[in-house]
Amino acid sequence: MTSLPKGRDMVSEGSQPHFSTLLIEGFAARDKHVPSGKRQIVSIHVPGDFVDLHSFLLKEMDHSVVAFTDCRMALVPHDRLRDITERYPNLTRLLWFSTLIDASIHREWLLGMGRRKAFANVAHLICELYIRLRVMGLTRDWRFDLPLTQQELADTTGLSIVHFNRALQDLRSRHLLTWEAGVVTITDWPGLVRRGEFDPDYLQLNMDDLAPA
Amino acid sequence: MTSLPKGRDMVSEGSQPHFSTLLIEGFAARDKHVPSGKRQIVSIHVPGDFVDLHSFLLKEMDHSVVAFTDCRMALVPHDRLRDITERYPNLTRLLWFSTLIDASIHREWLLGMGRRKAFANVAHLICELYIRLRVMGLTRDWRFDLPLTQQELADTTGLSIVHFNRALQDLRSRHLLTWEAGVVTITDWPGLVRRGEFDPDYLQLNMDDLAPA
DNA sequence: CGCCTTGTTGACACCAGTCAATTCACGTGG
DNA sequence: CCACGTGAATTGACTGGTGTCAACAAGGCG
Repeated sequence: MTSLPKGRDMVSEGSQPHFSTLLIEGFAARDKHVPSGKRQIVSIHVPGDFVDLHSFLLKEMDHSVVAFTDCRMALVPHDRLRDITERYPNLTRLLWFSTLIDASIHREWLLGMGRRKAFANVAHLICELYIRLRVMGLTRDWRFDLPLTQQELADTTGLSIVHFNRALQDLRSRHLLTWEAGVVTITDWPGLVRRGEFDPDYLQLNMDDLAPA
Repeated sequence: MTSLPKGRDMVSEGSQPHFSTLLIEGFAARDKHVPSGKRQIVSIHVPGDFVDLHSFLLKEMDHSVVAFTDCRMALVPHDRLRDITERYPNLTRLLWFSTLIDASIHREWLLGMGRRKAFANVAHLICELYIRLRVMGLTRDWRFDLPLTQQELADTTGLSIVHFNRALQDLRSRHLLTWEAGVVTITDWPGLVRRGEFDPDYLQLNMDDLAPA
């Protein structure tokens, strides 16, 4: 079990790590950059996520992983993963499955960035984070911690920070959610789902997991 | 070996196929839709691609796969894939690897849609297709078949068809490429790479594969 | 207290979407 | 052989969503 302070890179683009990282506590993200310096976050990770399992088979990281908050995580050596694939087919399929969910989320985000309006995409992201955190038992009623800045969420949705803020105002003015001091409270789930055109199928959850939060 | 005529669905969103499809000949794509009916293509497939290998482990398709041209493909029963994962760890890692490349391409597209200008993203897509087709031996000098309509490419890049056309005019007017009768000819590769901010690392190719086309 | 980060808002510019008309290639039937 | 219809590509005019620039407010922290 190791830990990493807020803001630091867990893994750097172009590196060739010899271990993969299971996030135990804290928030992290994977990001890529364009030559001009603009940043795009391609994935947000919550506790329980394997943030760079794919580095086990890809030669070189195509992006960085950065800690949004102080994080605790478990490092799994690639040798160990290789051993698992040699001896435990069930576990191997489970690990593979987890990278497939990542890809499914990527596809949903592609749809959102390409074909949804800004406010819808922001609402969709909040819905997704709520569901993912709830599965991990990290929500209290309709409330959850979201220790990210608006700049980071703008980089996630592909918006400018100003326009992200405007989209957020839209959701607030419709009384769909509040967001104060890093705590999001969803006040109208059906309304938020509608505004975000959210359908959780792509998360491949067993809806049985979604007993009362 | 089965075949499918142009325009038909290979796999439909929400279905639970019991086999996966290896594309042998033709072009295909995976697409998702928004309630309003707008379409986003999340991946384009060329011969040699396993178009829905992920359906082996995901319960339900989160998107459709559609044939852009008449296609020939090999169907691999999921039972057979499961057997492979039980008995052939090397092959299992190879299959897993191929789904990880898919995800890496998704991430690069996310970066493009979120942070690149339309013309750059179009240039980037042409670069990517050229490289992927060249690896499969489907280019002749700087030329390759691209039997897709501008509407389809617009749905890939998240643009309207009109704006996609304008971005294409930009590349043509700079003499970076020509595109006539479904055949693309790259006339200035370094220029196209520059305009598209293209760096092929994310495709995880062995550059040794890229001997003269 | 003063600086820094973050959030918020307004004004304006610009990139991209929409609507619509035109052209062109092609295929079909008279 | 030609008229016609269809789908695709192209272009112009206009609208509108989003980005940029800039200013200011609020809070945390040395």
